[in-house]
Amino acid sequence: MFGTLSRSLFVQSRTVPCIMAETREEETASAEASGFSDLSDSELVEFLDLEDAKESTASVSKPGPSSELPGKDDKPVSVQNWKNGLDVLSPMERFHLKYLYVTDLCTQNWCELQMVYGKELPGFLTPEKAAVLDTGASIHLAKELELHDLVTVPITTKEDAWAIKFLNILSMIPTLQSEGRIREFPVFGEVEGIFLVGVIDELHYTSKGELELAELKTRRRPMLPLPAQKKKDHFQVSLYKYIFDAMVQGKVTPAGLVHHTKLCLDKPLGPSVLRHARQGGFSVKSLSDLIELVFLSLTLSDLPAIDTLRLEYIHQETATVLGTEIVAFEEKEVKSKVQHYVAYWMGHREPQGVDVEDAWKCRTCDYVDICEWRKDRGALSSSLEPNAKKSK
DNA sequence: ATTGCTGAAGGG
Repeated sequence: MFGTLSRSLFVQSRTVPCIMAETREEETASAEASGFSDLSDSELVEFLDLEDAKESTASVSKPGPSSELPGKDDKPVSVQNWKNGLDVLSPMERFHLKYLYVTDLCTQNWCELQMVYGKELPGFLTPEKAAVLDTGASIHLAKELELHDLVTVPITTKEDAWAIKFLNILSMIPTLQSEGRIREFPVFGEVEGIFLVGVIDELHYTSKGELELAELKTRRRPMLPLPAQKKKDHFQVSLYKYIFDAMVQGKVTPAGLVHHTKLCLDKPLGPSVLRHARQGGFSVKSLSDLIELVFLSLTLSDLPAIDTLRLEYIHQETATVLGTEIVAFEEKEVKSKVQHYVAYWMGHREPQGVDVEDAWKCRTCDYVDICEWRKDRGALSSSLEPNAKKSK
């Protein structure tokens, strides 16, 4: 009832193998653990796919009927190219994704092409930018630790990872209802045909008894964000509300969750996950037990929809509050934005770079040198220069 | 394996 466990949140340790020695052993011992070696394999395959596709488009210029599809060529390698070709795979398939993160759509809101380059070249960041992100992350972690402890749970499968997420939800809902505040609440659900996964920074009840979402943004420089940054942040918290509301209203069903995530309900949970479930007072044997329990807890705990969306900007170095905003939730606007972004992910349209008036974003973009959008725009730039603007 | 797979957010 008041033990440390009820105030603890679990973190999975698969991607942080240095925290516990036992985790390292489990990872190397288990062939299906998705460690770093698996990741590099997948990146290599992706790279080869892209090369294949480039070759297949280049082969169109060969002598013969040039209007023919590349795959019409009688070489078997071309059949292979057609099967793997970029033009028949949606970005979701090409990147081997079953769902997206809320922040994927937010980066897409900032610059769609930058988000694509980020997926193609993961971990490609300048050290300066990485340092700012690290500072932000540790400030968030410090705030989280003010509210609860973190317990590291070793895992090996994605089913374990989701089970940890579910156990956290099961412990956080009662905490929110009794103590009025939680941090890092996981959310997931379908929006406009795509499944989104994210984490709400903070939820609390106000003195008026309203449920408020609070998103902290830390900033390198002691200045308020530009409108473009605010727009992105507004979109982020709006997505959280959209998904959270759907969850507590029972619109995110166990069946829908399993359908999108392709979780194996009959895969046995890892011993450490089962141990922590038992210690947390949850008598679950399987993942499907856990999912049903989460669904019931979400829908039967008298959780309201989120009433207010609050953004707070603070200076990283001095912790000075730079500003606070209350965001108006515009459901139709959120939906139509998501529809537009999803159209890219489903392969219904090509990715776009920023509009000319947002070209200043390129100044701090890590992909500025390879960006195709900028190259294309450069060819037109003479007619688009501000001083070339004529009477219209 | 004719193959599989995901801590999310971190800031501009």
